[in-house]
Amino acid sequence: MAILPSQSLAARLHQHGFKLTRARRAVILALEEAARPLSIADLHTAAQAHAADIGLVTVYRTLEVLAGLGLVRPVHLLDNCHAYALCSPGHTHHVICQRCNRVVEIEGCDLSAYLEEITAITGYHITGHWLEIAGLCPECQRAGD
Amino acid sequence: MAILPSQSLAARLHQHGFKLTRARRAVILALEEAARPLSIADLHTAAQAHAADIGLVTVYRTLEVLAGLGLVRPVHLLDNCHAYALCSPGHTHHVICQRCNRVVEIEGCDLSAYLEEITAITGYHITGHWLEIAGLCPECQRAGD
DNA sequence: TCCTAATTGAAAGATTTTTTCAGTTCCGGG
DNA sequence: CCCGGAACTGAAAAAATCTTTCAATTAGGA
Repeated sequence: MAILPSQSLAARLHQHGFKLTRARRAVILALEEAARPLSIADLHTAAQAHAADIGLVTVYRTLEVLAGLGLVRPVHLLDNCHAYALCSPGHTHHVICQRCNRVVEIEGCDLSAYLEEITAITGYHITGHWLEIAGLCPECQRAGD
Repeated sequence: MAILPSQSLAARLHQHGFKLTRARRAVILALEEAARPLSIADLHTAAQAHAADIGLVTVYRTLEVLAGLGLVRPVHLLDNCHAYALCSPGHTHHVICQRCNRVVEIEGCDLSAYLEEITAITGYHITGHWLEIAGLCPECQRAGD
């Protein structure tokens, strides 16, 4: 069973002049399989399934590259302050299940009315925002608490 | 929605049965004076203006107490992941100036329509959200970029 | 004022992140 | 298909960050 990283991810890496190495493939695959935020340590473990000898340092460096390209995003919700999740290019938000950590990505948020109100009140010129949403995914709702 | 006035954290601490020590007073004063998120190290330095021999460990412990009471909140600005800022009890958001780091606190956000939309799309039962807004404060707009 | 438990700073310990470096791998050009 | 060289890698060491431990001190009620 050879899972390959999504073409767009590999392509984007290559577009920016980065090499698509065995170690980077392992990190990307691990993130895609997890479909939830992973701590650096967990990601390291998960990546070892694809490249047994990958070093922790390489996980740090790969995340740095991916985050720089906007392909990965640090997720700060709850107590796991240094987790990372894949994200689509463009503006999206993460909805995170607080029980199983599963993540759904939402795009096309329309906060403009809210942000205009904030501009009116504070006088700030708003340039960006960061929103994370916590809840229970359908499965965990059924599973009870 | 309103801008909240700063409050006397010392009084609130005491209300919850914690001792109001010299070290804690120093940390609280430093946070009130800064009016922006401070890293632990910066907070330690700032607190030393009020209690010259305060230890870094005590800063950690004081933040733990204050965060537990919801009087202080970790702020995860992109490059300063472990900063802390005062916050009022209840549900508020921070608007952060990306040039000078000044923070304005906003309460009474109305994202309910947006959150209902997300519930409809994802099936998640939304329990909470966490929003940070970045921009330029009025002064920094005037100062140019 | 006195008493007690909470709190403190320093030091040691643990963990996390970054730097360094010599060897390896990717990949475009022959 | 195979070179060559820059990008990349893992390991080790170093640095930074955070936590634990403990004896001494302090806040605040009696």
